[in-house]
Amino acid sequence: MRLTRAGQFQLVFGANVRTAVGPLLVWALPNELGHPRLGFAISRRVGTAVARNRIKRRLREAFRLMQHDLSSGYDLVVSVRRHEPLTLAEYQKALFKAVRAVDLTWSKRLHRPNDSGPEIVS
RNA sequence: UGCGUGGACAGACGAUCGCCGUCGCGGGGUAACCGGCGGCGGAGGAAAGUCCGAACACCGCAGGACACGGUGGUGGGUAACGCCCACCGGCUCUUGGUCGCGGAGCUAGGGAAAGUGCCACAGAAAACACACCGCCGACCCCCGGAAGUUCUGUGUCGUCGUGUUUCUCGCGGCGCCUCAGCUCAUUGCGGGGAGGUAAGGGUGAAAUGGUGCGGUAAGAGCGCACCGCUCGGCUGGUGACAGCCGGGGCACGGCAAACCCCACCGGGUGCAAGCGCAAGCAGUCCUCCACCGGAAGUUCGCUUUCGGGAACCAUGGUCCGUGGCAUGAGGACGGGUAGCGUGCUUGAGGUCGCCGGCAACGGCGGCCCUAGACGAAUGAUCGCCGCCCGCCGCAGGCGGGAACAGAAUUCGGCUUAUGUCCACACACGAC
RNA sequence: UGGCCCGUGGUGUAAUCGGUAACACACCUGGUUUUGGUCCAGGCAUUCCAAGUUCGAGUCUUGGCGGGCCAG
Repeated sequence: MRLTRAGQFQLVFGANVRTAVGPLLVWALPNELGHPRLGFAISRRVGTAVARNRIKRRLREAFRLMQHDLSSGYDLVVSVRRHEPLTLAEYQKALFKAVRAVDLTWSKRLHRPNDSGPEIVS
C-alpha cells in the first residue's frame, strides 16, 4: 500500500517520530488499517534517476517481503541520504531495525496518558 | 592492427511472488463503491542535455515601420529547421621526393573600392603611401682637379743649314721629350646640391604582385614570357562556378566568431497550455463615458438611445494601425481549493515489396497497433543456456563480471555519454 | 517544464577596446633571531574542459561539465 496524497505525507512528517538507520531516515505514524503503508521522499541529491529508482525498488521489495511481519499498522515515509545502492538483504535489515525503533517510541508515547500525541488517522 | 564510413543488438528461455494499465468473467452492496480470478501490454538509442525546428492550445487575428534576435556558397529534400543530401570554391594530407584535371579529410564559406575601429612587441615603415637608411647622381647647378690642348720659356737628344779645313765648340730652323708658367675647358675622376629610385634595409603573422630574361646612371611592369590579379565577351551549367578568347601593366593588406551593411526568417506564452465537473470561500479599494451630431421623452434640471470620438486601457519593446469605453473594462490587496475527468497517445507512425531519384527523400500497394504513470508503475528470487575474466586435481568444475543510462504533451533533428558485433574503403597515373 | 546567472593560485577578488595573468591573506623554502612571532628574499595557475576564429584568446564563437538562483 502506498501513501499518495500530500496530506498523508504531511501528517506523517507532522508526527515528528523518526529514526535513522544506516543511510535510511524513517518517519512513522500508526494507522488503524491493520497493515502498514509506505511512501518515499528521495530527493535528486541522492543521485541520478537510475540510482533513485534502484533504491526505491529495493526498498519497496524489502517492504513487500516483510510487511506481514511488522507488528501493527504504520504509515512509513522513508528518506535516504546519498549512498551507493545496497543489496536487498541489507535494506531489509535496516528497514526492520528502523520499524522496531519507531514502534518502541510509539508504544512509550501511547502508554503515557498525559502526552496525548497526535490523533491516529484511519 | 589502426583510422574512416554505414548498419545491427542492447543477453535469451522457464517457474514463483509482486507493481501499473487495459479487456473479460463472476461476487457483495439500493447506490457511491469494495475486494477476487483470468488474458494481453509495460523504458531508450540515447528516454539525457534542453541547443534548434514544428504540431497543438490559449492570448482583445497577429497589418506596416523601426528596434531586437537568429541564419549566411549553390541547388535540392522536408510540415519546418541552425538538420540532411548532392555539388561548387578554399585549405590540408596522399608509401623517399616533385607534379597532377585522381583519391581521402576538414570547411560558421555573403559584403573589407558605404563608413567607423583594431593590427601589441619587433621593424625604416603596419595601411594615405610617403618620410628614413641605402643605391644612383645620366640630364642641370656649384667646387676641386689629372691626363689632354694652345702658347711661351728652358734643358737634353736627333736632324738640317751655317761659321771654322775637320773633331770639338758656337749660332739658327724643325721634330720629339722633360720641367715650369699661362690659357682653354670639362668629355674621364672626386665632392656637394637639385633630382631619380622603390631593387635592398637582419624585423614581423602580415611589407605595395611572383619567377626569369632584357633594360637602366641606378632602378622600377619600364619591356617581354609564364603564373597570379582585374575588366569585358563567348561557351557550358538551373546555379554556386568552370573553360576559352581579348583588353588593362596592376588600382585591391588582414580582421566582420570587432561595430556595421546586405539578403532572408521570427507576434507572445507554453500541456502546471487549455477545456469540463466537483468541493470551498469574503470581500475591499482605485481608475475610466471629455466632447460632437441625430432621435425620443421632459417637471426644461436633465434622462434614455443610436453613431462618431480625445484622453485612458488592451494588443507584454516603440510608433502608426486595430479594438474596448458602463448590468462594462482594467488594476491593487485579500480569501478559498489544489480532488476527478479530458488534453493523452493512431502519429509529418512503423514495416515489407515495387517504382522514381546520384543521394537526402518521395509515390503506390499490402500488413501491423507498439507504455501512458501523477508522492509518480515497468521489480525480486531461483533454475538453465550463451558471452567475457580469473583459478584448479582442465572433453570439465568453481568463483566473479556484463556499459551508458529511466518515459512525464507529442514529433523531426543536433549534441553529449556508452558495451559488443557485422559490412565496406584506405587506391591510382607521370617523372 | 521554462528562464536567468557564475566558474581565474589553497581562499577572497582584479585584469580598459583581444597583446607579459595582478593584489591581499594562507601555505612551502631559505635568511635574520637562543627559539617562536615580526621582518626580508624566493616559490605556489593547463584562467572548469574540448574544439574553432585570430598573428595572438582569461577575454570572441560553438559544444560539454559543474554550481547557484527564480517562476508556475
